[in-house]
Amino acid sequence: MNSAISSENDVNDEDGFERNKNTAVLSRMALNDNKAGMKGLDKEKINKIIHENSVGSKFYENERKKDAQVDARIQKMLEQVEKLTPEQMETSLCRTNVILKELESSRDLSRTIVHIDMDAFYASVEERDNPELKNKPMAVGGSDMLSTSNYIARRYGVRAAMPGFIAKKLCPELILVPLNFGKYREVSAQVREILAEYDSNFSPMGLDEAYLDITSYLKTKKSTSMANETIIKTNALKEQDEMNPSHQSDEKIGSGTAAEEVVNEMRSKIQQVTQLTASAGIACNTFLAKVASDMNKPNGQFYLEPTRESVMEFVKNLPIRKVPGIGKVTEKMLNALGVKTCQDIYDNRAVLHAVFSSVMSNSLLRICIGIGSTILENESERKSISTERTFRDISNHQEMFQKCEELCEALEADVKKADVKGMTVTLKIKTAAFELHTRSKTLFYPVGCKSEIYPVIADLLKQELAANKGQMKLRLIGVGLSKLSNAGKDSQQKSLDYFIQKVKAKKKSQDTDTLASSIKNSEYHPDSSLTSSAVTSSECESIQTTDLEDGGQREIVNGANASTTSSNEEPSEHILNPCNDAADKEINCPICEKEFNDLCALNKHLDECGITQNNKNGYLEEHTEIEENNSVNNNDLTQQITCFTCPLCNATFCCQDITLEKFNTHVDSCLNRKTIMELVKSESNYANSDSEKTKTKRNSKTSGPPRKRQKTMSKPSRTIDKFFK
DNA sequence: GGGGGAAGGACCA
DNA sequence: TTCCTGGTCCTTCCCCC
Repeated sequence: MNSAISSENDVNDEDGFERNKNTAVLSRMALNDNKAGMKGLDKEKINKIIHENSVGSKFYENERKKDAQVDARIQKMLEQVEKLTPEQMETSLCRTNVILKELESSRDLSRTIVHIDMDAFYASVEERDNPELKNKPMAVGGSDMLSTSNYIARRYGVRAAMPGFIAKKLCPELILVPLNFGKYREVSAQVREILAEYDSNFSPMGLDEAYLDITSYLKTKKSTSMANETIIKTNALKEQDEMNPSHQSDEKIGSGTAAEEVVNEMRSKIQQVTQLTASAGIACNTFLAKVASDMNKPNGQFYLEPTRESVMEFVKNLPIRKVPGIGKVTEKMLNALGVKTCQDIYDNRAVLHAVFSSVMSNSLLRICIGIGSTILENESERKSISTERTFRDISNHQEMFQKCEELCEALEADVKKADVKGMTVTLKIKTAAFELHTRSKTLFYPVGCKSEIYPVIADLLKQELAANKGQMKLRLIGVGLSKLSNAGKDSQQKSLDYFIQKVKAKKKSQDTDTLASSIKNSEYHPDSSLTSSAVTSSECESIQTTDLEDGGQREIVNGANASTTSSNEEPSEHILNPCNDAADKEINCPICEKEFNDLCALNKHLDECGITQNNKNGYLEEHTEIEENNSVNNNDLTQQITCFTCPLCNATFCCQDITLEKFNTHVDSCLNRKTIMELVKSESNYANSDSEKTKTKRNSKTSGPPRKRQKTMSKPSRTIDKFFK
């Protein structure tokens, strides 16, 4: 087995690092020339420039840390390998052979999959619209980050995902063009229109890539062609027919030539319409088509014959980094095991199977024999939605909460556009040292409005600040939602309905007095992750002035001001207390609107709602929908409006008998000034079989400062599997 | 031990 | 001086039953 961590420039132990830290180029920061137009570059020179302009920066230090973590993982992995007994290796080998046999039997060579990839898409669009840029090194993006570069710039080592200032060092004459997504979307739509002619179910991957399955198209083309041929044949002499070998081209329709012709035609059409070139790969599955599309870039295509022999030959010497899903970390880990090509995967399959997860191991086995997915995913339902911003480092809490608020506003807009809602709210932060953290909270119902999201985000940020004793410098904040559902009426209706149904169901099975007593006696947990507790400005102050554990007193730019100046006290408290924020916003409530998520704010709102009596009908209309126990005729709106039941105590009211003010008083007494979340928590004490109980308890336990996760050697994380499923 | 939430990380365009 | 944004998937840890 190859020695681990032997990459040319990396240093693995502390001593090694100290010795080399001014000269070593981190592999994870080195030029990735795995991109078209970047072959034969002077990597050493380019890496030197990258290194010189990065070393010592916070970003570099963080990369170094991450690199060390990967090295540690590799070290553990190798120790694991060392310990493998011959018996274990034998077993592992047997298992992989069984898997390979199964995979082989499932090999599908019948589909013709095309991967279309626009060449240097954004850059080409800009060049097309501004011909002056042609023949000059140019890149699209800003000084912070490039999205892509043209092929001339690539000769200097300038590529996507490179910060602009480093690109400028590599190529001082580089022209930077700002992004113009509107334009790229337009061109992308034109391309998609063409692709749809060949496969209406094609699968777009971003703006500049797509997979198509042209098997049906080829078949149709073949039968059309055959029909034409029949007409020709009837008109021609049989002898002539036999003597004319060109008729044998029929046999090729549906095979290489026909597919190649079709893809050629497709690319020509794209060029005609957009004046841009595209490259393509034609193979029997998405994995091979994707790799193939890179073979003759730019403006070229590669056809891989659908035979086992051709496929095996194709993958044999394929560098693992060319495989979609294998990034710099996985590559480094595999390299440490002596695996550089797909053939190496096959040769080392027993070890790989022993040290990697089954998901990873199986994916590697599929790769090494060239098996991939033949099913194109249609635009699948999105799973999450988020927005984030990078800014200059900030340490002022008020600014942080302000940013969160702005982001929640932006998220709300996106969420509305996407017509979704989410159960899990996630706060993402990147510290000034580039450390990335996420904190999330799963609610009991989907949310989508700023007034619903922000209190949760503020709570998460507040907890994070508390965990860090107020000493945080952030360079990025992101907010997001996951566990999405459509924001249609049904899900909108869920919020209070959910609780009401739960409480009612519980009440049916529990003694009412016992439940009421439980509510009354339940303890209020201000730190619960499910309640929106506030940090007072004085707490905030104490947090901010605390020394750091690492001994140094980190620079606090505005920290002291944020907590001590009178001008900051009010906004600070406002921002730190989600209740405050929520209460004065238009939040959907059980009385006047369809949903409500922050229950602290709900309480406040109920006070206001009671005063605003003209909401009465609104409440009743909504409430009748969620009240299923009322004996009303669902077809009779008048009847629906007349009767409803308190979700907490089952008391029935008629709209003639109660005003919202009265109702509010009633709810206040029912809730006992606690949140519904607390109610559910208390309720959970009675319902051992209730799965939500688990959720509530768990959440309350995991509230407060997030637990420290133990850093352990883990098997590499793999998104790789999705390419081979 | 399994289920599920939280958190972190790899990877992609 | 300066290293993005938005998304998916996988894994581990931990709690609870």
